[in-house]
Amino acid sequence: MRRFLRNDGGMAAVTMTMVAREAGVSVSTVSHVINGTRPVAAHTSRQVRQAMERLGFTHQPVARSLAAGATTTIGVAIPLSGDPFHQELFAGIEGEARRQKFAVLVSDTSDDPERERAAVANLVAHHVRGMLISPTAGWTSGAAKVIREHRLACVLVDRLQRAQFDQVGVENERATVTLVEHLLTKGHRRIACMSGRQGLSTTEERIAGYRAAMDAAGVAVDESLVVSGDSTDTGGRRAMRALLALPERPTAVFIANDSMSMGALRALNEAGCLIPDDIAVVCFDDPPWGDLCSPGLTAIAQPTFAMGARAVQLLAKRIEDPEATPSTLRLRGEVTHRGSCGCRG
Amino acid sequence: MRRFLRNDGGMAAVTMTMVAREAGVSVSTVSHVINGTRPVAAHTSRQVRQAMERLGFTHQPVARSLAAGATTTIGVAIPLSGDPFHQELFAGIEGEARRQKFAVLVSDTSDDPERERAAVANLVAHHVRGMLISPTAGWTSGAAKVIREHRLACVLVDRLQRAQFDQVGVENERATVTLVEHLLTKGHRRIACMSGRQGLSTTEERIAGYRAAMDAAGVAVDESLVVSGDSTDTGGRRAMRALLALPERPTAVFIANDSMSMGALRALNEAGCLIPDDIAVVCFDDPPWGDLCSPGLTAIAQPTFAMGARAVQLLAKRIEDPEATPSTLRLRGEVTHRGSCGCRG
DNA sequence: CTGTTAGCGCCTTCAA
DNA sequence: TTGAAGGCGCTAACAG
Repeated sequence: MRRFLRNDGGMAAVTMTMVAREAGVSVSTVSHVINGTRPVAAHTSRQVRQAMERLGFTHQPVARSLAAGATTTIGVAIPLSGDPFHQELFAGIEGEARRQKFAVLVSDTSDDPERERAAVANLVAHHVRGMLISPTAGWTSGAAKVIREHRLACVLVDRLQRAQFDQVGVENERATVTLVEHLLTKGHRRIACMSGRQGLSTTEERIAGYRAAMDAAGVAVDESLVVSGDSTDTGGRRAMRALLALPERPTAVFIANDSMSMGALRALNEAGCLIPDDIAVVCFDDPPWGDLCSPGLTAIAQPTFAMGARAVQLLAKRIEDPEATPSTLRLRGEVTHRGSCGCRG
Repeated sequence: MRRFLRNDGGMAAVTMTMVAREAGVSVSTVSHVINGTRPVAAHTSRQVRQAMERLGFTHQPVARSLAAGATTTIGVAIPLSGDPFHQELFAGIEGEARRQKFAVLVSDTSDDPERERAAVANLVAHHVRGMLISPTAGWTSGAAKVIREHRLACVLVDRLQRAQFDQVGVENERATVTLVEHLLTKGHRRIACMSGRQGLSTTEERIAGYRAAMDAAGVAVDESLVVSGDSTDTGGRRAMRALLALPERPTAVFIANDSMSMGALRALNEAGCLIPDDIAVVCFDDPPWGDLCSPGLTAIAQPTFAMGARAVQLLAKRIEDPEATPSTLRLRGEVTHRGSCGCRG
């Protein structure tokens, strides 16, 4: 009969029991020395530490977790496929987690509510101490429920919700206003807005920013210029084609994320449109290649890496004090002027 | 006194004991039903399954791991900072791991041997069932040792070593030859080679490919044209500046990865060099933005995502049969012709 | 085919 | 200031 698991052959690990024997004390003393959970005589403590040193003791998180009822692992549930944004976000998370001595368990959501629910359930099963999540449009009825049921420490990243959880994102509306205002200042009136996936808070906030700027300038929004690129590369291409097929083309376009801007630029190239002469382009997210295309892309640079790090910090606080009132952090994006807006970067 | 861990407040989980009681059988029977580790009467089995269903039982991997002496988690130790390559690789890994029911624990190596050793040790402490690693230049004396000591199942990704472990990478030399041959065919003779970080196997193999192609064409290599960009963005920029500062500039350059090509293109732009007229460019890795810069980048597209997936498959096999002889998988890269080589893409 | 039992390594209450 | 002992939830001998 096939054995279940059982990872034989690995070097036998040094356990607390061995350390206790070596130091001539009890296991409980060793445990308390390690965790500082009760006063130990300086003398004894030293003995134990030396024994640990000699034997090369390292903790076994799984045993500790079982006994303590909680791990030192945090879960991360985000879409992993493709866009530079989430990838950099993840790098930020991992770095700060390491600093805080958390292990990181990842589960891709593919930006799909059902997958997201499964991902969260999986993380819960692994007894993660808390989790970071970049919620999908349909998370409320799935993942959110699971999290609440388990009273899991949780921080929302990027896509914020109604302040029920800790969360960290950027000032989407404000940044978008700045960008669209810039286009208006340069005389554009037919400004298109290529928004992201329906239902994401970032999508809504960026659209709101677009409308606010247009309103403030007294320019009526032509609704045929407000299209969705579904937050993806291919979606952006499709959306841009649609805009170009309009009887009266826009003279400028605001694109709500990096993936879509890739697709949009492709469509523009295919159509032989010149940027910024035929159409000016600005976008949210400053992708790494933003200065390599010509003209360079005028964009909002998000502090993506920092966002990941701050999220972990919020989570650590939440774990420390589960009763604290949830806080929302809005980081500021920064405009990078290059040539695509017509500024000659 | 502060309590250690203890994650109170979470909903009490359904345990196997509860299922056993509900089904009127013993825990061991429940365990065997779940794991299929011994024959169970169809009748009993059904009882158990129904009980699980009613109670909403879910496994507790940490308890299972402690008892079984091994987890169902695999560790991933790769550099996470920046380059699209490792990010896509990771996406490939995560996807296949999910399919195989592995949880994924990540630890950034930052491409630094010491960090890498720490990352591996950390994964070992978490009792990962096996790990995937994209080894740094100095891994032999650090991480490799730890892995051997613990007899850990391990698959090397991208940067291959001397067949002591299972490994999967691409045909670096062959692909590079193709690319450089292409430049030679177009009449270039002063072809520069911007290589990656010293000591990485990919670096060596790509340099070897460059030399092989030059040799085959009977062109002597001008050693001043073989420079290192340290595999990074900034390194690539520096290296390209150096090439441009040469008394006799190269007429073409082969760049050994995507990050460096970003830096190199920047340097080229700054210097006002026209591609491909002043200098033709080809590179290893086909970055997502390869068709957005103008002219588009002629490049080797690696099957990065697939590489991650295959690595997980190899690992699964290795875990299944620890004694099998290690296998090496070489995936094929594909040339994408665009304008930067002078082909008018 | 199934139940009983002994741990896995660690944390923590209770006694001393 | 310390030790002894029980238990976290699960797996896997060992007996029926």
